[in-house]
Amino acid sequence: MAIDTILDGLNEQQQAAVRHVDGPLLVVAGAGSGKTRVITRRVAYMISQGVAPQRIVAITFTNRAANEMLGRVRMELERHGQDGGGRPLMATFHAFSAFLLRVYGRVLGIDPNFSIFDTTDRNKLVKAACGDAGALPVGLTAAKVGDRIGHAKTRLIGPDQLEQLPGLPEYQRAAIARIYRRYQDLLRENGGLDFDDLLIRGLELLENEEAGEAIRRKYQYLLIDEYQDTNRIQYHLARRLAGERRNICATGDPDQSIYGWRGADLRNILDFQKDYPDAKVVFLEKNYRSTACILKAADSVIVRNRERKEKVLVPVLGQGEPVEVHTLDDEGEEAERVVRIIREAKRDGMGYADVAIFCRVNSLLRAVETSLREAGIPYELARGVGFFQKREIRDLVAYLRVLGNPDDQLALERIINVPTRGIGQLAQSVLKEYAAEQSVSLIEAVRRAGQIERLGKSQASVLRFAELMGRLVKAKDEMGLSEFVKRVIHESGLHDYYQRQSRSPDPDDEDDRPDELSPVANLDELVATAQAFEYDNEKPTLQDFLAQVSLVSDVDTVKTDSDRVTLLTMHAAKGLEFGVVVIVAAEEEIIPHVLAMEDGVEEERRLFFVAMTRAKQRLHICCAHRRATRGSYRRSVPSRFIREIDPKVVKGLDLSSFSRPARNFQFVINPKRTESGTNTAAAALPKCSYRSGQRIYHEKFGYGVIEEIYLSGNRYTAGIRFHSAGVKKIVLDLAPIHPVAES
DNA sequence: TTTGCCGTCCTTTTT
DNA sequence: GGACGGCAAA
Repeated sequence: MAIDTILDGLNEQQQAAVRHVDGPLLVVAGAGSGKTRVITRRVAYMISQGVAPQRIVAITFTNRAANEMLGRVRMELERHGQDGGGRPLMATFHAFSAFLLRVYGRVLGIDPNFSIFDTTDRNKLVKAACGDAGALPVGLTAAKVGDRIGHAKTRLIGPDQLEQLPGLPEYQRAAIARIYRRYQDLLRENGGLDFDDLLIRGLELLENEEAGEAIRRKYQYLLIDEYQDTNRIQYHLARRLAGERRNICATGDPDQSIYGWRGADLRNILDFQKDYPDAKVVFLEKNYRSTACILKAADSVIVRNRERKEKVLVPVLGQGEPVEVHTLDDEGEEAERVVRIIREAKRDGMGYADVAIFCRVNSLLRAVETSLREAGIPYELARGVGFFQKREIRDLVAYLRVLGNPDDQLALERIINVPTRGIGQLAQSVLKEYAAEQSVSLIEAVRRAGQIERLGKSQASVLRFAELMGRLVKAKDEMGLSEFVKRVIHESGLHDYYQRQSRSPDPDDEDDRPDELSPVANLDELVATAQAFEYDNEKPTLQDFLAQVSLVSDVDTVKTDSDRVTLLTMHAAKGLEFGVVVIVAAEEEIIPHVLAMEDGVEEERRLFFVAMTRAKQRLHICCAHRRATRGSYRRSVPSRFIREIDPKVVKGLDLSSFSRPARNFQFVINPKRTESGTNTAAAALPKCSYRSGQRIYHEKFGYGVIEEIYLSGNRYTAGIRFHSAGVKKIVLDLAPIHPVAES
């Protein structure tokens, strides 16, 4: 076998990692040190040494990483003429667990048709649980309680323990524990597993003697990427899976641990050597990605972390250009600068795909998006509400879920009257009542609609719906997956329903983007996804398809190969690299984020470090003097992380403008807002710039003069004296735009 | 029963 | 500036 070519072009440490096949291995891989390359080569090497591909599982953090790695491994195998027999399994922890539970779950009493409940489903179910378990505690929302429960579950804390847990007011704890219990019951009744359950039950499966043994026999070599981001359950899963063979290879970098909020536990990687005292440990420290300047800059930030093992990144590339800091007036100017940076990169021979824009929160992406669209620059973004969150897609998936798992009441409730078919709130509660009285499932109540006289006028509608579902259930077994999905779209009436609703794009409406697909087109898109799934899988079952659909995230769908600028959150950026990186909104309270500060600043610093180290040649960091957040403007302060960068490698690091207070301001009045919260006073004012002393005209109050402008809380308020109506206070939407020259 | 409007509340990161 | 819930009108 061509071992030489497998080891080709690898440095000494990399080779050492690749050649280690049996027994525990820890690869501590700094940013840009060629980790993925090592993993893929190692898989190829293992196979060349006679390990059967299907005995290998590689666990990654995102589906994107899994797919990418699978692609690269296959390329590697082809290169060595070994692509004949089977392929390694590459998946996320969640996907892998879901897969195991489908196959072996019966041992734990889990029906293989279980539905996967995502965060939205979870919160809805929590809400239902609140109804059953007594109302929500004051000051909490279903989503917050859902978060609490999820938080507890990832840490293997049950309702009883949660009740004992300090930290929350007592009345809340008791209520949350009660809701938690009810929620778990509801999940069971729905035949559903949430994201946490997938891992918890997966672990139970491995702890089960019979199933655990079978699984360990099947998967004898384990690779886990991003080990620093594993949580406690995943840690136990990994250890159980590795079992006594202990063929476990963990790769990761403590400096890139950015998922503490999700339960990730740095101890997992730090203690690897305690768990496996004989583990081989390889440090990859040579950085092949970034210029020395960028590395220096990133290093000068990360060294501020106190809870850190000292580590160096040795540059291989040359000095490069200094990191550029841009201080702008507001996000509009920032956007212009971003456009300029992109054009410059383009001019210097790079493609759009070489450029990425990062920000801390999704909501900031939208501002950048708008300006790129206006500038005619093609872009690709992973946004919070992506394809699988769209209403029509969730509707369709709900149909599929009910058809695959009749117990999935949550999905059933979603679609029972979508498209509207005359089964309103009243009819639904009658059905639920009946189901409760007879202790049958909701779908059974639907089937028995003929016997439920109470339904009155709706009875016929419910009967029609029952027939529809009956027909579709039959269709499921009679045709291929994508064919079936198409059938569901049409027969359910979803197609016509969304066809009717769609309208042609309005060219006058700036927010109406023509590149946004219509709901009907999105439905078709899911059919295409099903077709691709059929193509990729030997036995394409509805359940596996639904699992895939439920477990993909928006980061997974970002394509970095088309010629587009990439817009990402810093979290989503992990594992990627770009020629030019622009970090926008590097301001206090954004990065580090206010809400993250209670857990300390170190994880935020690591996040910033991750963002910086994505850059190969150029790194730009932007911060603005003021920024619009949720409709009004705030002054901002440059992120402390900017000040932490070694000045020797930075250009434009003059932040003095931030300490100078502006004296005369211009303001935009938000037509929607006034002091009282009603729309009356400001509604008649055109949205444009104003400044104090300026005469204005107001439809209702007539002429007036802006008398004073002051800051109340985060908002600026203008006192305007109207000739007819005296002084009115109007909340302004905008803080200073430009200091106006005094004349 | 459905639709649309208005007011309220929130506001991190993701499998 | 958006999501969602409640409420009133069609």
